[in-house]
Amino acid sequence: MQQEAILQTDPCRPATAGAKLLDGAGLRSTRPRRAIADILFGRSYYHFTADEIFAVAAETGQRLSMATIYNTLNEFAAHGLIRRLATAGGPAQFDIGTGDHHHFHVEADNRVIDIEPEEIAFARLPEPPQGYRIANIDVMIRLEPVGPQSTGEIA
Amino acid sequence: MQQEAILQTDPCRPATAGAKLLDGAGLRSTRPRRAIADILFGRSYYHFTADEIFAVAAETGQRLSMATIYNTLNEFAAHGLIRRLATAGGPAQFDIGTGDHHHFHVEADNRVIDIEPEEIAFARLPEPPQGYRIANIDVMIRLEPVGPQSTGEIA
DNA sequence: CTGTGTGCAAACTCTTTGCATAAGT
DNA sequence: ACTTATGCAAAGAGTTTGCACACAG
Repeated sequence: MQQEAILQTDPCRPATAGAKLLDGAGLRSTRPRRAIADILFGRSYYHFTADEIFAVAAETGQRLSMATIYNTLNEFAAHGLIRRLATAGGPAQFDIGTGDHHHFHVEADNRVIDIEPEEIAFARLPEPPQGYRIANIDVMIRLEPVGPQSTGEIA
Repeated sequence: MQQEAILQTDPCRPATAGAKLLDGAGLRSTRPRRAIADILFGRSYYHFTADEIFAVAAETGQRLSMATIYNTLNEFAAHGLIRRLATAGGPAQFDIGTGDHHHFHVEADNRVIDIEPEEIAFARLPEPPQGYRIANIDVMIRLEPVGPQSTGEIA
């Protein structure tokens, strides 16, 4: 949560990293979109909630409405720039990259930690049902703390 | 969506499959809980939304309130009988079994298809971060129809 | 200048909670 | 009889939508 937030998303700054992505996706390069794209792709983070986008943007002086953030994230997702992670209960998480993507998930904190693709390899995979092909594979490794066995599943 | 719904969940019927599970989990055996447990474990389905529970229960004459269904499902999850699947956007899906569980996911329909555990094997897995251990591993294989290659994911 | 994106606020869906009643042991 | 669960309805969180204004090309 201590991102420096020194993004170059000022409207006068013409060619941010995000601007290129917008261009490549055929999306009009607007200030909010550039801000969001820069946050998504200019950082070392790989997953965000809409709320986090809002907070990071706010730190750079970009005041975006949640509606715009959600609209933009959905638009990005529709154009294949990002993807929605499914997290139970909490707010939706968005994730950059459309290839195989693996995560640790700490349920207690609803926190997601990225796993590098090469860290996971399969010895065996099922065939997809007829009429479908595999778009990608997400591995979610759920973690629990070792020390205090807080998850009182012993009843 | 054409489950026969001929569950034996009448209050006079003492020992349903669900009743045993409730007993094993130390949960008081009430009629709604038995109905839900029977639906969850007495069928060939492995994942449900709260709404589907409501519908299936209704077919057997069990009229449960959504509040009770959610409460019960959460309770079951807390006791390790079921687990919440994370599906983006749609309603929460619950899934029986607490071991490793793998799924195909058809995004278009928000449909989840179970994969038998033995269908997937790993050649390589990452180590969990310090202080955590792996609780379980979920593999989500996202499917897309073969005909229209919509998601041009060449990478 | 024209069309699209933005932002506010309200609507909407899904889920949880409070409290009186009913059911279980 | 006492404790705990249920059900209704209302609250709550997260996300989407409608419409007037502003911005991009």
